[in-house]
Amino acid sequence: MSVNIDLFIRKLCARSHLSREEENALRGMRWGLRRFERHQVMVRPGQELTESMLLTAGFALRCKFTPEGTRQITEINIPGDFIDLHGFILKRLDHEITAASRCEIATVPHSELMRVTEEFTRLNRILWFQTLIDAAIHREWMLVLGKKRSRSRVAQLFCEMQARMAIIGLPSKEGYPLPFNQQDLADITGMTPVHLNRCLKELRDADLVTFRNGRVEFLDLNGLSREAQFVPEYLHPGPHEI
Amino acid sequence: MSVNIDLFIRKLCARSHLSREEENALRGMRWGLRRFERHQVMVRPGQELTESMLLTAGFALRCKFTPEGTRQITEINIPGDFIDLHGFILKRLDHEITAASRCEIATVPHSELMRVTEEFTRLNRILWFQTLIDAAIHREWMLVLGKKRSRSRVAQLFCEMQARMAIIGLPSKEGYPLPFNQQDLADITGMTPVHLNRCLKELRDADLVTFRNGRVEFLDLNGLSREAQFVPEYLHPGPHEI
DNA sequence: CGGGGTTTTGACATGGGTCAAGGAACGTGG
DNA sequence: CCACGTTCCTTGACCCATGTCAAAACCCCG
Repeated sequence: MSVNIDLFIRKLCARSHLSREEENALRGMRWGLRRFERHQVMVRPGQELTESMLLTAGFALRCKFTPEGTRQITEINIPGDFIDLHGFILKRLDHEITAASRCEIATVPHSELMRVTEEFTRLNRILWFQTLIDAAIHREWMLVLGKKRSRSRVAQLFCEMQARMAIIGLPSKEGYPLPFNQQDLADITGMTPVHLNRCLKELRDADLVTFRNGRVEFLDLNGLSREAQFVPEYLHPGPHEI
Repeated sequence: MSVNIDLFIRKLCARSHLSREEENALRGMRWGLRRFERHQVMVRPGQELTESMLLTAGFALRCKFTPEGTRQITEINIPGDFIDLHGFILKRLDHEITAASRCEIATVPHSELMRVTEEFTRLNRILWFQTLIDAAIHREWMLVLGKKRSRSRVAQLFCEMQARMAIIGLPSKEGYPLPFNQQDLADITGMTPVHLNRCLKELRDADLVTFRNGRVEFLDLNGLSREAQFVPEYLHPGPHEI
């Protein structure tokens, strides 16, 4: 079975037109295939990187730790995400990347990225753009963590993941898989698992959303979006001149 | 008086060697000069951008707002920062940029950035790297906002700004100017101004640091750094192969 | 000398944390 | 098919960090 970067291409095309040459250049890189089991560490902080990884199936988490060892999840990666594209430039990451479920990965050597971005400078900007969307999501979460109440933070998480699934064309209007436990959700939303559990109960009791067995099911997406005060522009969901 | 991008060049050189041609290419772009008064909005969210701004003197703030209008400051810009370099790629920002003090700005048209990055692809990566440091700072603040106590958040802020001043060679070991009021600091650290005031008092009473009249003065930088659990690696302060 | 924007302080309210116990779900081996 | 351990989820009781509201003090600047 071979490497399949279709979801990634689809994510790029959702924003910018890709010429046939550009698409071929991306597909023509020397991609490799790797698999990780749930909870396996994919990248360690500080580790020197010579290739980057594109998630083709499964979910991954980027985590930072305080010196005492408590964890903050700074990003959730879904299929189609180029999970350590920033490693191409940074060479070492300040955070860890872990498989949240069984993951299938397409790898590409940095030398290949170098070759293609030197030849296709517009592709270079398109890749840069992807890392800037990550940064925009980080900024949004600074707002969420700094200013919103716990219940809204959880609602925001569910809304954001829905929107991101929709961008790559995965079915998500009714619900979607989110293979995390409540400890994980707590480490994303900056609260304790106990309190997260109470927030989930409140959202469930308000007939907005349920989360069970690693699946989100919407009861009232509009209502949830209102609870979160979710404004999806930061995801740059629409087309974009580059 | 002409445009002076020395601090920016110094910031780049702190991380990577710049060849003479690369430095000349940067200096040779069609830079313009602009000034902003304190509290003036420099970039509005959604506004279409055709040039980018490099802060040569003064301080600027990037702010996001909730629908009710409360503000979270997502980034502090100091002299030498290319404050909307990401606008070169994104074209419209999801946040506002405001002058925190009187600011002096060097502007450069996106067409110039395009020309130079197409010719000098390594410069392209160096600029990309700068935006990735921003993202790393965002991630660190997700950790800070999600996991740290209020007093440590304030301590972290003071430590981070010290480290960033040091990178561009501004004197900062004893203290440094930080032209904000307590409301601003509260909007950075995700708390109310009243509580921020109490944190400042605690840090002062613990003989760690004082903040008065827009100036930080250290009494015990090591102690403060311990209080913050400050680990500066996320700033990528050292040299970096690109 | 007056007046805006700040900073400081006090009294009180509350969201979310902490600790602890029990319960459901699930896999494994007997 | 059941017994058991393990992991995760749920709930209760209590507590503390931080928010809220309000008043007073400060302080620069005109």
